[in-house]
Amino acid sequence: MEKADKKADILEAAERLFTELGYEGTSTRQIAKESGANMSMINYYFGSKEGVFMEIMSKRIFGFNEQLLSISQDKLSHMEKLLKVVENYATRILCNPGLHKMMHRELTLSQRPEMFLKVKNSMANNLVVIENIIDEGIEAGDFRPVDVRMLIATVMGTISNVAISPAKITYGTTLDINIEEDKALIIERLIAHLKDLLTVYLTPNNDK
Amino acid sequence: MEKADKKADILEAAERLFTELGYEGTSTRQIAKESGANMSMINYYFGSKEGVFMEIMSKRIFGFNEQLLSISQDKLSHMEKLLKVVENYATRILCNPGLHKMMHRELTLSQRPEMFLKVKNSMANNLVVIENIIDEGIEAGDFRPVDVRMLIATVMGTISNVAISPAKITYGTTLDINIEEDKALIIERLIAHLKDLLTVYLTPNNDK
DNA sequence: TACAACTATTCAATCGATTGATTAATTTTG
DNA sequence: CAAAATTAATCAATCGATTGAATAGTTGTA
Repeated sequence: MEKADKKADILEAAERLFTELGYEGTSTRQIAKESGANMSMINYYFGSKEGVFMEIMSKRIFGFNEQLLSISQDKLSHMEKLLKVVENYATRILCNPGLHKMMHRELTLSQRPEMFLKVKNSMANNLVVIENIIDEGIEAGDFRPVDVRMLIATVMGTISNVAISPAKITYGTTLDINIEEDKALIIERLIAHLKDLLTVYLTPNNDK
Repeated sequence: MEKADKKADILEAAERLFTELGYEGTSTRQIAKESGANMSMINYYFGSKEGVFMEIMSKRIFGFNEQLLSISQDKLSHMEKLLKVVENYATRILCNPGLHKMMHRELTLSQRPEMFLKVKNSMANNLVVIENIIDEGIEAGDFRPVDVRMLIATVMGTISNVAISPAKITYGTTLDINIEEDKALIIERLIAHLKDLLTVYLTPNNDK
């Protein structure tokens, strides 16, 4: 027999609707209808529509930093650390591009300052960890001296770009991001590209 | 005496509000109030709220392709062409990051299919032009063979990333994207980074 | 065990406010 | 005067939220 968990049902439906229609574009009535719950359940469990949004974000954000920190403390070379971080980051985002779209979208709004700060801070933490890895690599002479923050923008921007508009990669081909096999291929290609890019770009030029 | 152009006032106010609050988050009453026009003027001139949105997009999109095509036909080396395109693209987007945010935001929604297609097609055209430049460079042996589409995602993603979250670059410094001088510095840094990245990444490795 | 007290969950109905849009009347302009 | 531009007033629809009541499940008590 099915475990009726309205709370989870609401979160699931809300995440899907927020992803498709945006926060403002989604009504609490839609969430209720799609989740099979009564409208009041939304306020009963989460206090408000914004409460639902916050809950979704909180659940997703949590865990991001730990994984990252763990890698940064591994016994690996600077390049290995960096590539591992990038691989994890890319995989995580590409596996749930809809959510990433939503976060991106709602975060470019000046609205919802509380959540805005929460996510911003979480992201800032991630940035610092990655920045440190590259800085250490440069100091150790393993990497060329580069504009570290711009390079991070490049890595994150590439991943984000592929997640948000995969058509840039697939158009004119038979690839379809909605097919699991193709999606895996694209993720693989993205990671391979970033590894190649970072390796070529950061490896010191010995013959000059 | 001032030329009273309500139509232009409405467009101006709407673009600012859409940028700050999103399409769904902006009401026609706000647009009217901010532009100093009566609510009915919106429907009188543009038919509907969506009409206003479309008008804004149309005006902005137009002109993008021409500039690009013009460069691609210049008498330049492949690398010079590519760098010029990137510089133009970065400057254009960074000079109006709010608009870019809005386009990004509303385009990741499954809503408004008509505008969606319009912008998508315009962007697809831009992609093809850039792809051709790189392809020709590779064929001519001026560039290393790389994953061209992923590289384009990297370039566009970097620019987009800096435009959308400049704090990634400025945090912990005295730089402020809202100050014109700093903004110019950041644009300069972005372009320099991309030029360095592309040069290092695409230049064939001669010693192997 | 049995019955009362209590808590958590669910519901239909409805709140006042706001939404995008339209109307009909008025003013401005040429 | 006639057309274009502008206005206030109003439309039905929908918004997020709340209400008070009903139901189900748990706990306390004797």
